[in-house]
Amino acid sequence: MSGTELTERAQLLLKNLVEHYIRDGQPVGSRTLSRESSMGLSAASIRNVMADLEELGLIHSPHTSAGRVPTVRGYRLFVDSLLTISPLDQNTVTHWQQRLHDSRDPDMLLASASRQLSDVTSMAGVVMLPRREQLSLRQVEFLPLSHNRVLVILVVNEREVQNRIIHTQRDYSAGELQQIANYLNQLCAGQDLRRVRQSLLSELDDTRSSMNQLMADAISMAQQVFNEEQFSEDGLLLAGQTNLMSYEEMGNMDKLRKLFDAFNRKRDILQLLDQSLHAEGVQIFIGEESGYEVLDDCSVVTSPYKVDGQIVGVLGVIGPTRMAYDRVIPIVDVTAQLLGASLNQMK
Amino acid sequence: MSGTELTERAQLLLKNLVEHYIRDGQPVGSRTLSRESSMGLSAASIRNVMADLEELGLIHSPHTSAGRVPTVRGYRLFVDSLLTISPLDQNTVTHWQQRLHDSRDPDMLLASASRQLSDVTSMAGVVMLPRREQLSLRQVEFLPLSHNRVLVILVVNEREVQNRIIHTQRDYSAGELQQIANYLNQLCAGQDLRRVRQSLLSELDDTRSSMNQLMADAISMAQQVFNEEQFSEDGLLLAGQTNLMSYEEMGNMDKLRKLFDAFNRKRDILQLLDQSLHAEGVQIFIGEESGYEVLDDCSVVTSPYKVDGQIVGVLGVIGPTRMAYDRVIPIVDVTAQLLGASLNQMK
DNA sequence: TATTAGCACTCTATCTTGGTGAGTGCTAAC
DNA sequence: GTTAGCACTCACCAAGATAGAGTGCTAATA
Repeated sequence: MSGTELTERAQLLLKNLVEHYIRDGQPVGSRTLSRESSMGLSAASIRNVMADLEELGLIHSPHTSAGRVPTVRGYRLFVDSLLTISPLDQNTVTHWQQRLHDSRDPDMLLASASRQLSDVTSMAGVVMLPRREQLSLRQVEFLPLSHNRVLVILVVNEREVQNRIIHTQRDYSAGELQQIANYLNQLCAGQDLRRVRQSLLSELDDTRSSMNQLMADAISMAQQVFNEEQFSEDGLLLAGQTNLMSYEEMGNMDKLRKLFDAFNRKRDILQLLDQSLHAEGVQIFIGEESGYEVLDDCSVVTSPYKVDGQIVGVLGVIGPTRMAYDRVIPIVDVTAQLLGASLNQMK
Repeated sequence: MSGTELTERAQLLLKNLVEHYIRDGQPVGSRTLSRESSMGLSAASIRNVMADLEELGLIHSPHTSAGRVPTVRGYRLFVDSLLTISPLDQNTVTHWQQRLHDSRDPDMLLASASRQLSDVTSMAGVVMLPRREQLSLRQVEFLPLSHNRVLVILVVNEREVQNRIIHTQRDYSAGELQQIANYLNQLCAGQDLRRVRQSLLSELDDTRSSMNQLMADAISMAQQVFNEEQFSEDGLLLAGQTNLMSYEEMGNMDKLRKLFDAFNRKRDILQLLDQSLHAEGVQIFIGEESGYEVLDDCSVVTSPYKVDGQIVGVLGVIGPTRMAYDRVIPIVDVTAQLLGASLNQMK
C-alpha cells in the first residue's frame, strides 16, 4: 500500500464489498467475499486489502469480529468512480411517462412525479416546486370583502391560481377594484414576477407625480400582493415518507421522529434541494454530507428538472444510506427528464 | 358479587386502577393499589374485587403475575361513569382563544386549531373542514385557457377560493365566458351549494326550451363545476402526528406505519369523524370501538363545532388508548367552542 | 359475614454462564 | 506477493439460577 493511492485490486474489492453490503445489509467478512466475489483471492489476502481500506477510512468494523461496513467516504468513492449503473428498461420508462402524462394540470403532475419516485424506489419521493420567479403573471382579480379587506386572485402561468387577502386603508367598491385590476393587468400581464416588481417600482414614480390617488393605491396594493416573502411558501411535495419506516436502519424511534418532523417543517429539505438547483445532472448527498443532522442516516439523490432548457426545480429521493444507488440514480435522472418534458408540453 | 351489577367499592377500585395505569403505564398490582389508593383496604381484599372485575371483562392480566390493565370495556365504563373531569384553568383558555384569534383567515384558523390540539395534548390533532354544503357561493369567474380548457375560479363564503380546470366542447372567447359568468352569478350568487345545484336543474329545463345555446353551455359547465364529488376532496387537517412516535405503546413499527398511512389516506379518519357530525358534545372511541383496525391501539376524542348554532364540522385528538381522558376531554370540548366562536366572528 | 394475614405458587425479567460461529490479525510457509 | 494456519476476540444464543412482583386460596380475625 503506497500513500493514499488505491490499487486496482483494492478498488475492485471495495466495489464488491459495498455491493454486497447494499444487497444484504450485513457486515461483509473476508471469507464471504472470497467465496462470492469471483476475484480469485483467498480470505487472507482479502483481509490484508481490507486492512488497507480501513486505514484509509473507507470501511470500518462495527466490532472486532463482525466483517466490514462501508463508511461515508467509502460510499462516496464507490458512487463517484466504482459504480456501474444498471440501464433502465425502455418499457418501464415509457410506462412511467404514460403515468405522468395522465395528469390534468401541473400541480397534479408534480404530485404524480413525487409519488412515482417513492413508489418505484420504495423510499421517500420529493419534488421542489418550480421557482415562482419563472412564472409569468396572467391576470389579477380583486374582490371586496368586509372590514377593509380585499381578496386577490392571481392567475399565473396559464393555469395556476393563488389567492390571498390583503388589508387596505379603506373599503373599496367593486367598481374601484375593477378599475385597479384593469390598470394592473394592463401594466403587468404576461411578465414574470421579477419584471412585475420592476414595473411596479418604475410606475410608482410616474403615478406619484400624476397625483392619481386610485392608481397610487393600486400600486401599493400590488406591492403588498407581490411581496417577495409570500411567494416563497413551502413549495415542496413529499410522498411515501412512510416507506422509510420499513427499513431496519430507521428503527430508532427518536431519530425517525426527528426525520419526520423535518419532513413536516420542509425548510431543511428545501434548503438542501436548493443546493442542487444550479448543478447539472444527478447529485448525491451521503449521510452527514448533507449537513443536516436529521439526515445523518440517509442519502439524498437529486436532479434538477428543466422547462425550456432552463432549470426551474429539483426532485429526488430520500432513503437510507444503504440504498441501491445503481438503480436509484437512473430513476431520479429520467424522472427529472420526463417531468421536464411533461411540463413543457403542458405549458 | 351479584350478577352484572357492580358494587360501589368495585367501581371506586376500577377508577383508581385506571387512573393509576394511565399515570404509570405499568400493570397495577393489588399491593400498590392498597398502598396508594387511600381506600383503606388490604391487598387481599383488593385482590378479591379485582377477581370480580376481571370476570366482568373490565380488567385483565397480561400474564399470571403482572398486575391488571384495563380492557376496552374497562376504559369505557371509566370514561362513561367514573371519570372526574379536571376543570380547565381560565387563564390558559383565554390564552388559547388569543392564539386562535390571531389567525388571518378561516383556513389558517382551522390549521391553528389542529396545531393547538396537538400541542396542548402532545398527541395528534385533527380538524375536519366545514362541510362544503354549508358554504354559500359568492362569485364565479371563468378564464379561457388553450386547448378547450377553461379555468374556473369559485369564491365561496366571503373569502375562500377554489379553482379547477374544466374541459369544454370548443374554445370560448373571453367575452363569451364573461357572459356565462354574469349569467351564472345572477342565477346562483348567495346560495349554498345544494341550492345552487337545484337552481341549475330547474334552469336547465327553462333554457332547453328557449334554445339559447350559450346559456345551455353555461349550465352544463356549471354542472361540471358543481359536481358533487369534486367538493368532497380531502378536507381534513392533521397536526402533530409525530407526537405519537414518542409513546412506547406505538413501538411496533409495522402498526405505526399503517397508522401513518391511514393519516395520509385521510379517508378512514374522515369517515370516523363523520360519525360525530351529528352527535352533541364530546364523543370518544376507545381502541377497537372505532371499527378501524389501524386505530386498534388508539383512542379518538372528538367534538363537533358550530357556526350559527349549526354543526359544520368535527375536530378532535388521536392518541394512545392510555391517555389522560380527564384532561383531553375538556380540551377538545373548549377548543371546539373556541373554534366555532372564532369562525363566527370571521364570517 | 366481611376482611385480612399468611403462604404456596406462578411467571417475568435479569443476570450469569458456557458454547458456537464468524471474523480478525499475525506469522510462517509457499 | 499470496496463502494456510492459528490464536484470539466478540456478538449471539440457549440454558440455568435468582429475585421480585403478583396471584389465588385458606384459615384466622373483628
